[in-house]
Amino acid sequence: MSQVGTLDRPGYLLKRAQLALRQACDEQLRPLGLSMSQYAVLQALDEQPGASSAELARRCFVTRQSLRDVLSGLKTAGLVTVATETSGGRARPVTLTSSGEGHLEAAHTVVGEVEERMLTGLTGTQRRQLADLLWACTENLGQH
Amino acid sequence: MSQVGTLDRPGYLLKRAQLALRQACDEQLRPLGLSMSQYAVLQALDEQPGASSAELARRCFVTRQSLRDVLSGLKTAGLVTVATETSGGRARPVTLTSSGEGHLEAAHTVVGEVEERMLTGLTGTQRRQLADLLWACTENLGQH
DNA sequence: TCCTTTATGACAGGTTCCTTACATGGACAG
DNA sequence: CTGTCCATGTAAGGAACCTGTCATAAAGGA
Repeated sequence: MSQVGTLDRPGYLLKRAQLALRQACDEQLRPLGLSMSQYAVLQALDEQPGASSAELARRCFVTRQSLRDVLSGLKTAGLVTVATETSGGRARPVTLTSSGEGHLEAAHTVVGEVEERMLTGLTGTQRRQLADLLWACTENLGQH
Repeated sequence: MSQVGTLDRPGYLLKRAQLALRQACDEQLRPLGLSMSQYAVLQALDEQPGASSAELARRCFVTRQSLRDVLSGLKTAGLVTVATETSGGRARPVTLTSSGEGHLEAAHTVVGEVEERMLTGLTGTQRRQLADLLWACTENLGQH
């Protein structure tokens, strides 16, 4: 009866949900002058202060080259600073400015609200199931 | 005990799973000379032959401008053709070429394999749960 | 008829992400 | 010490997405 064809496919549903979440977050972050990509970098940087560009790229699951683009915007916005000294190897530590910390905190709030809105009406069990299932899917697709 | 912080957040898990799926599909589609975006357009076009550019954009959940970029590649690859006559309004119908149909069929196969790999080990009930939960999340985020 | 709305197409510009490629600093085997 | 390997930084170019803007064609109301 419920033969909808393409619309049932898990890949389609996954893409739709992620797209909706991304757009909702971007919309709420716009007044703060932040994008989702920038928010992800700030968050990674908050969890690992002084991380190198390459380290941040790994945390954000993008290439070093992609991260450079985002970092460029964050630098000109004054939210992060990149050390000029290398202190050992080639890696140059990146740190949050106080403005960056403020923006991150504000972004945490609005993103948390969007996530809560996404989960509206779901029980604790269902939320746990969703997390477990998504985790299993990611694991199944493996690194390579 | 299982305090992992950021890694538990539903948005993070959703992003991770979708990224893994996208990358896996792109990897398998590369030998066919197709990207996921192009595959999505071909699929939408197969379900609604002769659709306009704007109609395809709606089906693929992107803007008309974004779709133009993808359509441009598909045209030069000879997988679709765009009518030069408008037949009424401004909309110009797009149609799959036989080469486009062949590429789409091959793409269906490899994408189906990747989706099945993603769901490995999940029971029918779990797959249904995943679909229902993703659908609920998308609904909760609404159009705006 | 005229004007407004709506839908479509086109173009400019910018962001985020990728692949490919190259240069350099550190570590390690020979 | 030298050569190889690995991690990092840098750069160019393209793909796919966005917003903003404008022009035009169809439809509908005043």
